[in-house]
Amino acid sequence: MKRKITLKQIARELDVSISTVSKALSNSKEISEDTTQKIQAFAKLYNYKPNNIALSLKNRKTKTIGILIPEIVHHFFSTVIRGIELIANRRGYNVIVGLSNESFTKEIINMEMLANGSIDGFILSISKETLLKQDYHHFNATISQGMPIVMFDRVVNEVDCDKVIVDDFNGAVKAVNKLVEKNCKHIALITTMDYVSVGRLRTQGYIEALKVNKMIADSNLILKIDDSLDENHLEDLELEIEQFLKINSDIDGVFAVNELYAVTAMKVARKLGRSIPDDVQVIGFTDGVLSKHATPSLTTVSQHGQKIGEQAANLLIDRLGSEDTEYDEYIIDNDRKTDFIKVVIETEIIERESTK
Amino acid sequence: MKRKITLKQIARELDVSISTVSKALSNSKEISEDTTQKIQAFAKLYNYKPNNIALSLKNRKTKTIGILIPEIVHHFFSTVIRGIELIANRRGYNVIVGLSNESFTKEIINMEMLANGSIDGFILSISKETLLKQDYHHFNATISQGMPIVMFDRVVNEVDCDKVIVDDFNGAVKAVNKLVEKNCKHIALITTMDYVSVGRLRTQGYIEALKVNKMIADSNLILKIDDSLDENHLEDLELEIEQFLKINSDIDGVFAVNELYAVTAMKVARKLGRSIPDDVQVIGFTDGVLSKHATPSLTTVSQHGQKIGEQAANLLIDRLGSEDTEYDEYIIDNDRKTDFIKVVIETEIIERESTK
DNA sequence: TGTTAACACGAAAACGTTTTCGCTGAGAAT
DNA sequence: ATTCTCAGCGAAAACGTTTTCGTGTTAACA
Repeated sequence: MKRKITLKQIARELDVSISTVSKALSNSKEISEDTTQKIQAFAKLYNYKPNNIALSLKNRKTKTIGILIPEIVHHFFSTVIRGIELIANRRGYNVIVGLSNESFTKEIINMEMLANGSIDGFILSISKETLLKQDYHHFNATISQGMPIVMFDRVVNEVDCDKVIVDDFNGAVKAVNKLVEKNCKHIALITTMDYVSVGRLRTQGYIEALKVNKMIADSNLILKIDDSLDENHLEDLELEIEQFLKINSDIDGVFAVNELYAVTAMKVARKLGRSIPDDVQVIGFTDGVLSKHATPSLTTVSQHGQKIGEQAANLLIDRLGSEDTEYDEYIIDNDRKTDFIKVVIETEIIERESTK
Repeated sequence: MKRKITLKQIARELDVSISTVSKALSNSKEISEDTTQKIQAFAKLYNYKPNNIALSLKNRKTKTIGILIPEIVHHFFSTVIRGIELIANRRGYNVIVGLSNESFTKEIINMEMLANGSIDGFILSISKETLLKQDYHHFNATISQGMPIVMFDRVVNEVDCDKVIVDDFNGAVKAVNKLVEKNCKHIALITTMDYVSVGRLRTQGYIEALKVNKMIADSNLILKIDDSLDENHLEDLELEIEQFLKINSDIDGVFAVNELYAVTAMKVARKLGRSIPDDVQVIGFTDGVLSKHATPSLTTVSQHGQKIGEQAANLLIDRLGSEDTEYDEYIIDNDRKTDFIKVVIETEIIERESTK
C-alpha cells in the first residue's frame, strides 16, 4: 500500500524545494523548462493529486455544498438532489448530504456539524418540526456567520436568503381548472394540515380556483389528513378517504396535494364501485413513480424537482463566487432585503388516464 | 457578519497563547482552573467550534464517508443511503454523495475527486457501464492507496474488499416457490440482460427453483428485456410484455426481477382480460413505493435496502477504526483474501394482493 | 571592471488545529 | 544557600498547500 504522495515527498526525491515543485506543477514560468519537465513527469508517474483538505484550509473554501433535507427516500427530494449534483459537479463542487428526518434537533445538529468548515454553503428544505415550532434561529445564525443558504420548496419568510419554490398556488389552480374544464361539478380536495406551507398554498389555490369558476367551496368537500398517517398507516389513510368518499357520493373530481393521496383515492373509489375517470376524475401533485405507473396512470401537477435543484445550486454557487466582493456589507447597509432572489418554478399539468 | 472565531483570536483577545486556549478547551489539567474558566466562558460566548478542515488536515482523517451510486432517483438506492446516513451520523461521520449516472467515466472522475483527501473511505455500487466493460482498475487503485471500499448490491469478484449483498439467488427461489405453492403451473420470468449480476443471479434462482420443483424451465417463458427500455420508453416496455403474454397464454404466474416489470406485467395482463391474482399471480423484486401502492398491491421480495446501508456503513467505519493497527500489512502478507467480509442480507417475501 | 537585469530557485508565512517539549518562577526539601 | 519539584504556561512542529519575497548566479551593459 502506497499512501498518496505529497509535494514534500516529490521535493525530497528530486532534491528541489517544495515551492519549486508546486510552481512547476502549475506551470509557473518562474521554473526552468528542464526542472518543470522533470517534476511533472515524476508527479505523473506517481499520480500526484493535490490534497483537497490542505487546499480547503489554505483557500478557506471547500468547494462543497451542504444539502439538508427532511427525507431522502422520497421521489421529489431525490430528484432535487440529482439536479443539485448535476450543476455542482459541472461547476466543480461536491455535495454532502444531511438528513433531518423531519426533526428540529437533527436539523440543528446537522447544520452545526457542516457549518464548521466542511462546506461553503447550504441548500436546504425545512423540516416539519421546525415549521411547527417556527423557530428559525439556526438558519439566521448560520447566515450571519457568513455562510449563504438557499432554501427550496419548504421556505419561510422569516429567513432572508435566496429561495427556489414551486408555484404551489397556481399549480393547484391549474389542476382545479382542468377538472372544471373536464366537466367536474363537485370537486373535492384531499390535503394535509396547514402548517406545511406547500399544503396550505395548494389548498388556497383550490379555493381560489373554485371561486373564479363560480363554484362554491364546500368545506365538506375538503379532507384534511393528519401527517402522521404516512406510509406506515396505509389502512387508516384508506379508511379515512373511504369514509370521505362514501359521505360525499356526488364527488366527480378529486384534487389531491400529493401522489399518495391521489392513488389511494383512486383505489378507494374503485373499491366503492366508481370508475376512473368516468365517474370520478383525479389529479395529483408531484410527478413521481406512482403517478406514472399507477393503473390508471395519474394526471398530475409536475413540480420539476430536478430544475429546482439546478436553480438552487446555481444560485448558491453564484453567491459563493461573488463572495470575495463582500456582498454582505451592502446587504446590511441598506435594509431592503430585495437583494435576495426568489425563483419560482412553474408547474405543468401532465395529463394521463385519470382524467378524461 | 461575524466570521467564525478561531483559537488565535481567542488567544489574542484573552492575552494567552494559542496552546493555552486549546488545552483549556479540552480541559487539560495543565491549565489552571482560573484560566480554564475564563477561556471556556469566552469561547462559549462567541460560540467557538473547532474548524473541521483544520482538524481533518491535522488528524489525516476527515470523518466523512463517500457514497458513490449509479442513480439517486431510485427507491432502493435512496433507502440504502438512508441506512448509511443513519449509522454514519450515529458514529460521528458525514456522508458525501457522488452519482455515476451509470457511466464509467463519471464513476472514475467522482472517485478521483473524492479520493484526494475529502473522505476516509467509500461505499459504492458499480455502474452498469463499468460492469459491461469489466474494467475495475480504479477500484483497485483506490484500495491500494489505502482507502477502504465497501461495495453493495452490484459487486464483483475482481475487487478485494468488504461487500454487502442481497441474497438474490435465494430471493428468486423463494418467489418461485411461493408461486408453485400457490398452484401456478406455468411460471414466467421477466428479467434483464445478464451483465448486471443481480439480474443474472435472480434468473439462476428462478431456473433452480423450477428444477427443484420438477418443473421444466421453458425458455419461451423467459423474457429478457433490454435495459435501455427504462422510464423513458414505457410504451415499448408495455408492448414487449404484451407480446410475451399474448404468445404464452397459458402463463398463470409471473416472477419479475424488479417492481417496474411486475406492475407493468399486471397492467398488461389486465388489459388482456386476465385478472390478478385469479388468472395470473405476480411477484416482484424490491419492495418500493410501486409495490405498496399499486392496485392490486404487489407481492414482492423485499431487499431491506436500509439494512444494507447500515451494514455497509458499519463495515466501513469498523475498518477505519482499526486502521491505526495497520491491518493492511497482514492482508498483503498472507494471500488468503478471506480477510474481507461478505455480508449477505436475507430477503423476505411480502405477501400482498397480487398472489392468492 | 563594476552595475544591472533577468533567471531560477528557496525560505517562510499562512490557513486552524493538537501536542510535545521546554521554560520560568515559586515553594519545598536538603 | 542551594537544589529539586512542580504547576502553569508558551514556542514550535506538524498536517499539505500556495504565494510572496528574497537571494544567488549569470549574462549583458556602460
